[in-house]
Amino acid sequence: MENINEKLLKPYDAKETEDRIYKTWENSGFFNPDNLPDERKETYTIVIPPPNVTGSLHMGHALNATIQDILIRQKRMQGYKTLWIPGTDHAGIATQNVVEKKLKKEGLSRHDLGKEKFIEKVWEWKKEYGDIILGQLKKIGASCDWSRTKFTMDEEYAEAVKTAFLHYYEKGWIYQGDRVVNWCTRCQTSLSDLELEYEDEKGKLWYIKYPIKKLTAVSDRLSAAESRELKAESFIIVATTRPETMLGDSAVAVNPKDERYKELVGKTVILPIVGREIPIVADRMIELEFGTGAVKITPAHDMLDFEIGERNNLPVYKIINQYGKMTAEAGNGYEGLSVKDAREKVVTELEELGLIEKIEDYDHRVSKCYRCGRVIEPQISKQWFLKMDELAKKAKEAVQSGEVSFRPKRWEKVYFNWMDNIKDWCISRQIWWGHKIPLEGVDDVLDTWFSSALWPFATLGWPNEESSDLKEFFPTQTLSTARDIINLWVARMIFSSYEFMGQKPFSDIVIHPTILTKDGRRMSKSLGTGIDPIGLIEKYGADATRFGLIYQMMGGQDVHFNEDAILAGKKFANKLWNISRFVLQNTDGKIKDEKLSFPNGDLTEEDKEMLKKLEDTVISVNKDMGDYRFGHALHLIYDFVWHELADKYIEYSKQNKNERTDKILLYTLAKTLALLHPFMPFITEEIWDALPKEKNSSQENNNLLIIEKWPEA
RNA sequence: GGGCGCUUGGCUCAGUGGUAGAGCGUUCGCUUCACACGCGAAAGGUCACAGGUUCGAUCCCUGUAGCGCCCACCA
Repeated sequence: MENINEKLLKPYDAKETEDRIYKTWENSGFFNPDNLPDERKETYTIVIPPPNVTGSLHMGHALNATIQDILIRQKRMQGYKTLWIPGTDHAGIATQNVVEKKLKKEGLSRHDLGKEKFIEKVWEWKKEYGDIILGQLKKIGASCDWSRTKFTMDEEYAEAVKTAFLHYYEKGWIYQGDRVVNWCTRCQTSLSDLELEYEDEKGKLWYIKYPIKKLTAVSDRLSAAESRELKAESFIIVATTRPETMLGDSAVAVNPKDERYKELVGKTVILPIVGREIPIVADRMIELEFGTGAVKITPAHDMLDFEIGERNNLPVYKIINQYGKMTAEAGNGYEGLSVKDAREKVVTELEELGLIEKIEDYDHRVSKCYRCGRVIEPQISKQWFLKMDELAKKAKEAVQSGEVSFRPKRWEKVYFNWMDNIKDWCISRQIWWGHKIPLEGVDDVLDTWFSSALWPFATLGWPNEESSDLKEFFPTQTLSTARDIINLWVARMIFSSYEFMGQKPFSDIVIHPTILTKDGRRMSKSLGTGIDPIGLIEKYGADATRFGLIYQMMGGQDVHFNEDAILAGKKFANKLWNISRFVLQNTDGKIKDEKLSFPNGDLTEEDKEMLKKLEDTVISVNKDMGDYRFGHALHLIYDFVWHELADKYIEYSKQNKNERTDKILLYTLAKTLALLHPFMPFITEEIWDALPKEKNSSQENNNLLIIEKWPEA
């Protein structure tokens, strides 16, 4: 160990210190629970939400990594056998897309390479970016057990995915069916509802007149007046935002309660342009208020229409293909046209036929692929589904009973809302990068979330029931994640865990705030509004960056990120460094190697006040951390260090310097370092190293702050 | 259509049923022997608006407005 004065005389150099301290921790082996001292029994486990291997970490990852590290470090100091499992996600469509983009720059498509070569390329990408991500987590100070790093396409992990699929399959919960799915014509795959993004667009609402078929056969026997009336043109008017889909219509639907159309239900309509005879049907799902109350039904290209089609046994005309082009079934020279061109042609023809009643401006929401942004083209296709009713039931009960709880609690509403309206999960994807569906003759891969759903136990060795990690560390305790994947991921982990493990995957779900720009906009690379956390670490240090992130995390659902907070963190680190210099320069040589015990004897009012404030802070910080209120806890520590310890007591001690104040300063500093360690691990460890303290054992490592006893209330 | 969150000094945000706080910024003064990444002092807010409960509300209740987010099969 360096001489105390020598070390602390130098100004604090975050960069040099952080790299060196991280190596010290890694060498100590304490990130791995198996190496922790004192034969710890009770475990505390966190599985990291695996970042996608699409690129580097963003601010949300940095915040989340910090939160998890705070939890793990505190629990480690509290004597738990702590395990934080790191890893990455193969992120099917997202990763396939970034690799395709990269190929495109070289003028290649994935089809040029072929499946096998392309997947090789994706693995190369994974290797590169997976390592970058793990390296970035280390920069942040994450104390993960790197020896247990997992990837969702590891060989053993693939075995878990296969086992899970076959389990469901044998139970009869996986079935194949024709369904209208959200189809991305660029990514060439189906997407779940959760994978859509919506955008308001200015569109039009076309009112189209569909001629009602005349009863020519019976008209002979009618009176002249009756005949005249029937021969007069009569129409039913439908409103639509997508006139081109009329080519695939197989009915017109109205609400059965709609008085306006009561007489027309059961009648036949001649579909313009196509000439097909289609029925007018009644269906309760039709809104009376929308448009004219009469709606055209295109079962092949609209989800609701598909359902109505099934209820009324309507035929399905597939008029748009997987690339967004019109099919032969669209007829009359439409084949091969884009949807947009087909729309123009349909409207022109209808106008010529005098069948457009009117056109209104209409703002509506279009769904887009969340990966590439292209407008979704609903398509009928064969897909694999997982039955959700029974799975959802258990998952819902787990949260209702409090066995699994959301923090803050209000987020359970988002969860329940989804569970209460659950639909079967479309688990097949028509892409190349992912887990292949383990059935003969099927080329589809599984939805990425199918594998992520197994994360808490597949990372611990499942399906190998004999895995010692699985026995020892499952179920885990805390899951920290972002609110936008509560249903996409969290809900699916919960039901998967009850299904395969027969118990909950974790107890607490911590939903952290979303990091927005200072003016409340979404951070995004494409908008140029993103901030790179690693850049901040280079500039201010990891401790300062962690401080700044947590300092702003005060319980709202968003954080308007302000870099000033990181600067404040850097200044705070500097303040702490100087406080330590003062304390140690004063006490060096006099209290060396003496135990840092609670100061006894005659205390002045100032001494008592100082120790009382310290105790109050310890109590409040413990309470806040138990409630996952890290921002608040950090504010308390900050205020204590700066305004009590430095502003008051250090100033007091300058006027009243003696052995007693020295002891109190040293005692207070030691407690403070321990309390602050989970938040700012590097600088606290560095200063701790310089403290005169009783050796715990002959082993150097056992004096690290990382395993020091946590200041309990 | 349902649900959620937010509205406090220039900016980003804490906070309490009883005369408003922090960080950053601003102004003034300090090279005081831990720290100029600092110290001392100062300016700056009718705590969105309107009612209600209360001896008393920024904090509790109701309503209104604005901002943001989530969910849902208005074609």
